[in-house]
Amino acid sequence: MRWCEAVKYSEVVARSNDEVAALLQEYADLISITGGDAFRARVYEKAARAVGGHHADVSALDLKGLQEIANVGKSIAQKVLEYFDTGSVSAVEELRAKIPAGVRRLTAIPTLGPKKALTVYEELGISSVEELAEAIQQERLRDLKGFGPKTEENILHGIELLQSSGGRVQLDVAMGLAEDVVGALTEVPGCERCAYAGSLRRVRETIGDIDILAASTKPAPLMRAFTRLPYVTEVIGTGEKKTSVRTTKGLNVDLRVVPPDSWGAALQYFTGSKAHNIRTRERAVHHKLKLSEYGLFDVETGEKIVSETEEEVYARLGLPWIPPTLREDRGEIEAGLRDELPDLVAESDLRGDLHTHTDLTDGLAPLEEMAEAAAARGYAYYAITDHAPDMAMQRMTDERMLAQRARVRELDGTYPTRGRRGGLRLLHGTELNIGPDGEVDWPDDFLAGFDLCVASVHSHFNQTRDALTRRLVRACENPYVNIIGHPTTRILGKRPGIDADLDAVFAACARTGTALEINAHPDRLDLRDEDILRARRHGVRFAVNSDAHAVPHLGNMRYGIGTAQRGWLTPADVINTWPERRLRTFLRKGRS
DNA sequence: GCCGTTTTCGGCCCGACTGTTTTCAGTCG
Repeated sequence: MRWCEAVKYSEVVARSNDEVAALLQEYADLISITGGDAFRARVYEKAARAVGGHHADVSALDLKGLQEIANVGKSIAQKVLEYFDTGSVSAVEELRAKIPAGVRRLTAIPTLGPKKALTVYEELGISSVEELAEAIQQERLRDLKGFGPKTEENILHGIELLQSSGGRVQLDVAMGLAEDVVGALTEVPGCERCAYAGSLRRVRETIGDIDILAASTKPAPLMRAFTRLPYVTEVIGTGEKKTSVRTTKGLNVDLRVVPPDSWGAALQYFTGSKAHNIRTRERAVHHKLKLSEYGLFDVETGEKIVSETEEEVYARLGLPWIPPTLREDRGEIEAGLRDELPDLVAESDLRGDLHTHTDLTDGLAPLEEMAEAAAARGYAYYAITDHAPDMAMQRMTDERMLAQRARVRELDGTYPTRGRRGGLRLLHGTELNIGPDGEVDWPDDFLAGFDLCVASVHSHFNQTRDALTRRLVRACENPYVNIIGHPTTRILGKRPGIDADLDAVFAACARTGTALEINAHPDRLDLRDEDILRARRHGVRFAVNSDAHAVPHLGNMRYGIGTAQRGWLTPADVINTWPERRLRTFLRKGRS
């Protein structure tokens, strides 16, 4: 779970690494926008990725240590040191002064890259998404060189996509911030309890704002400490019971402080969802009770009955405690009343990860480092699934894949893990590309050499619904394809999922013994909760995978597990909670 | 700006797709 050593370590490390990675990425963007050397920009991008995925805290490294990170040379290392010394980097500041922040934000619009962003800024003075949308309405873009009506249409569609995320942030961003706030407030004298609630506790795929709850008889010191946190940019309001702030990440955070004996009722109330709370309050009324954030009260006498723990509150309403990930009014109240709530899969149930990469393709860390980190997480088995040759940019060949396999066999069982007595079991797999007609990279005889194959769509997203459906069904029918990776290929806030008939795909998965992936990367979370609920009814099995491209990504599993829980999955539904032998039987998929 | 060597400069994942253009630039994975 999230208090497991390896995960805790990497999450602490991740913070300053993420800051530097964001700074380097910004510099790369600014170089691109200002028409700087494209190769130079790319190096900063690569360095940003390497720093973001580095296993150790970069703020603790000296010049020499920094240069040991891939794509970090003297120049970048010095910039990193300058950042930790002074809080900023002069080279970055110079470019920031030239290009308004809004122009860089334009490149977040799908189909609009650095070149077009600079053109609209220089020619029309546009430096915000709103101004751009307005210019398109007035058909002012189509007169620019390289622009036309279709470009306007595409950009407008891109803006809609961007704004459909409604200013919400991804789960990992919100989680990092919330854990930081909770950690800081827990230290404040007089704080008896502190936790995050709201959609974050329910592990929704994106987060609009963060709700923090604390229990104390003396709220003032907590409120004071809260408003003084370093990433608070504005105090929106502050009082005895509630304080709201805006943070540097553009995310609002609310702190509610309640008396310790109201903790359970308050946590229940502020966790939501709204729909779930309406149902629980209805149950209360039915029992001649009143439920609020301060407790459960007798309507006639006004006497408080319970409120110290969530369990007590639910129990008094005739319900078992309901896990936060189920609290969406999707049948959890009814299931609770029948005592048929699912025994949800938990991170501690996982025995392995079945979709991961190494630096043989687009990963950052070598096989040995990834395997070692997997063993530290206590896994029993771990699959390496680097890209196959059809992803041409990855330069995969038969020889390279076979050489990796030989190395995997050598290392099999050599990493001690608490998950398996004989050491970590390494599986050799691949992530195949599902081509436009559902074909994959290698013929059957080569595929037969893998322990498992993930197969994913990486291109041709705009085929017709029929073509996309046939394509995925054909991949399922391949006797060597075990898992459909990131099945809808959506990228949150950037790209909608492909328009396939998912029910037909789910049926094909169930029929052929192909598992569906729940990709745990916070950009993807694919399948999503509603699709999981539907797929489950077809009798499909699932694999919750990190798709890790670096050691810290292994810790994203918590978001995948949260998503699986939102889809009501139990360990029986998730193949990578199974013992190795049972997993291997599943992976044979009825082949001879 | 980094890397790697065939060491001190040349190459840097590469191909497809789209919309604009009339032979190519920009974006994406």
